[in-house]
Amino acid sequence: MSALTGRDETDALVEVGTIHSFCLQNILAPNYWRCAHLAKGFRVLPTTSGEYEALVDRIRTEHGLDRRSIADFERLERGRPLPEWITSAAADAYWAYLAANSYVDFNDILYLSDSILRTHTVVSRGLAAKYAWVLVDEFHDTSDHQVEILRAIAGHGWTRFFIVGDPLQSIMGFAGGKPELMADFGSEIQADDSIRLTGNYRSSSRLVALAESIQPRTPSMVAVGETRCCEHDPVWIHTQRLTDAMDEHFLPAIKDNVTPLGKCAVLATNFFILYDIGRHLRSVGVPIVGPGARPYHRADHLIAPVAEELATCTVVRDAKQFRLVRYRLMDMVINCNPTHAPRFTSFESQVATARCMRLAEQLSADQPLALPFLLLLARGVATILREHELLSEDSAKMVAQSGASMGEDIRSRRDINAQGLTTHELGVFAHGDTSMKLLTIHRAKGREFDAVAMVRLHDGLIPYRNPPPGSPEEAESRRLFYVGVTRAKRILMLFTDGDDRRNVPSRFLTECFPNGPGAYRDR
DNA sequence: GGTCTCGCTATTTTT
DNA sequence: TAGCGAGACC
Repeated sequence: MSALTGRDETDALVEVGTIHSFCLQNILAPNYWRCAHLAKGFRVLPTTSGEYEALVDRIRTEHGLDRRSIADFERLERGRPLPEWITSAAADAYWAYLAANSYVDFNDILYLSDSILRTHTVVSRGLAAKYAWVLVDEFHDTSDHQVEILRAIAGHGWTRFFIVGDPLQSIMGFAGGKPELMADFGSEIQADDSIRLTGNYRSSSRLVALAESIQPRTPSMVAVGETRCCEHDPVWIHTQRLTDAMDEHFLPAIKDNVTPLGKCAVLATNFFILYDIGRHLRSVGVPIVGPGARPYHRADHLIAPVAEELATCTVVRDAKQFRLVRYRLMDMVINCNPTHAPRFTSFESQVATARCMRLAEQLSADQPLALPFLLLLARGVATILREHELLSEDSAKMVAQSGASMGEDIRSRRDINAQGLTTHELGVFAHGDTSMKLLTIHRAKGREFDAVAMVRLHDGLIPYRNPPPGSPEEAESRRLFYVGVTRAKRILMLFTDGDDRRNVPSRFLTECFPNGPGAYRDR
């Protein structure tokens, strides 16, 4: 059955998602009308959309705010103190725009879900009745609102919880994450907390030794997985230029150890560093996924994720691919109108998915180039979804239009040969199984790679802005460093670069390597 | 004075 | 990647 429909039996039994998507689907979508300002429905306004950027820009100009306020708008949350660079008049203008256009932002998703549960017990009762079990992973990164939402469900006593987390890996303090909530919530639900995980199934014993030297545990962590005997020493290398770290050290090490590129990652504290590396790696012919890899930058092209997935269909056609296309189509439909999301397990949607895949196959056969493919695909997908009544007339127009604007975006990129870009390449962005991964350390959370390079490990970046020793800021940065190090299964290379006086090696690095650059030996 | 290019700099996430 | 300011050029 699953081979035919792309569904598997667990679909009906288990729902998997982020807390944001859980709240959106289970709380906000069915109950938005309980919020006075959303009587007519709502849409999510992503911070990556052009409309959001224009809004923030307009308010900033009108209220004469500092440039630093741009980033602060993402931190703006109802019922919380205002971020440093935003005035209350500016905040009101921002919320007035959201209300006037029936928008919710990312913070609203949690805030409104929390307040709906607070004021309408019937909603939390429904959730408690629906879910026999809730498993929360990475609990150490939950925030107050998130725990309030879980608490509302737990309060009915019908749902059982399984919570997993490691306070030593809590790195989301800036977003309201509080590691102590794990113990608090655990005792409220009278959790059995006797299970301690000490076996590390991921990393070699040398890597585990390094991790223990950054943050010792009691009882200590022990390498027990199949990589435990790997004899590759973690190493600190200093290079003149950032790119030398790749050319002269990381790429050769990967080659020598016959590690597939798809299982290797470069981690940095922020995106800008990754852009530099990404551009360089592309120029030397290394395929990458990460910042700068996609030839268009805006996430508000409705069709983008669908187009990537459908471009892949021209090569891969199996049940898994069918499912992925269906998910992307569902996301797109929800983006158009979250309050009237159709059931995507329905027969109609399955037929629509199959038709979209067939369309992509036919288009790419006639048209191997990405730009014309995109244009025709967006129009075709919009028509198909319209015919199956999965999109309204207006939404269908938006989808068709997004193919053109995505094409414009690709054309505007100077470092990409837009005319030569193929449909096949478009698919590679969605399925970078064979490409090297470029990630911020935050994004690498919960993932693992055979080989990891951590770059620009300088004081000022990690920890950020040199916090005093022993401060909470330094402690969170230490955990971030720890998270990065523990992503590696076999090979870990830690890099510093430059000879500028500003490029001081991270204090965490000099702690582990008191003799300076070289191999790490367990002491 | 208008236009262009170069170099510098920027935390981290969530549909 | 992208926005900004400084300096070059017409």
